[in-house]
Amino acid sequence: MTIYNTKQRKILFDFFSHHTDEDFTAKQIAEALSKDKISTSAIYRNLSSLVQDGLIKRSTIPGRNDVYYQFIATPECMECIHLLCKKCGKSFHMDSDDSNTLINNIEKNKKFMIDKSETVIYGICHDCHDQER
Amino acid sequence: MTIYNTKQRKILFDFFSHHTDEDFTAKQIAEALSKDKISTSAIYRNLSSLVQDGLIKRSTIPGRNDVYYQFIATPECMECIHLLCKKCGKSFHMDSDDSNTLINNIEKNKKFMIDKSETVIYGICHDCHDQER
DNA sequence: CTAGTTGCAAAGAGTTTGCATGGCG
DNA sequence: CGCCATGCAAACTCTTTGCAACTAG
Repeated sequence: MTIYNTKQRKILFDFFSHHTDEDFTAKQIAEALSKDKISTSAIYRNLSSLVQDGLIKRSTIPGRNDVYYQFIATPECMECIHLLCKKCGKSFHMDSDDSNTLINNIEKNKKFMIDKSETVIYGICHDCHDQER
Repeated sequence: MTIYNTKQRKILFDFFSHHTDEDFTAKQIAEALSKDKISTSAIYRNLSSLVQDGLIKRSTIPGRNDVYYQFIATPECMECIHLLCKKCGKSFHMDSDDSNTLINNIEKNKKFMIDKSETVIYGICHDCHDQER
């Protein structure tokens, strides 16, 4: 995978670790880091390698073409189902109890094995829902 | 929305109604319908309008760039959470009991309102899991 | 008839790749 | 020093759009 710890990779990783709760598109990242003069290709290549290394997560929103990248704060983060707010883009972790209930039910009733790391549940978070009124 | 029921729209709709369990990319659809000589733009325009009309559903797979389209067999189909097999591409409906349990738990513990129609749970279906051994 | 739809080709957006140069270890 | 990563530009893929011709109602 990754072998050298280059300046560009550090900048990217640093950016993510300071924005642990949000999802970003490659474009947003490029804009945020424009002062650092990282080439687009370096961004894409590092995003891919960070995803492969399990340090960030890649997700998509149905109904949109955008691809979002998000920091994986802890190793368990890779192993839990994420809730993504369609409004503000913030993501949350599903409680492990709820997650287990879901997985057990589906496995029992449908004999379907859920892939926790790839599944993203979409909706509206508490804060955004409050603001909507 | 749609006003005319054109030949192209009929062909597209017909294709979907004969493949109710599978997801297709625009490319796969174009190939499948190549004998019917539908232009790419007509495919994209009709896909969008069918999605808007709630007759087909659009979804994406995290970790991939592809956009998938799938037939909505019944109106309830729009209102239930889908399970999508990463291996064969078939999709299933989550039992409404399981779905309600999930929604209630999340709403209670996280105060997060799930959007059923946009949420897709990824994993491996029973048949594919059996074949893997 | 006449307004929505098609087909084509061109334009866009997002992402990937080849290659010479640069920099990490 | 050797190899990997970068930067740039070109190439690619997927999707959208403008416009004249066509067609459903």
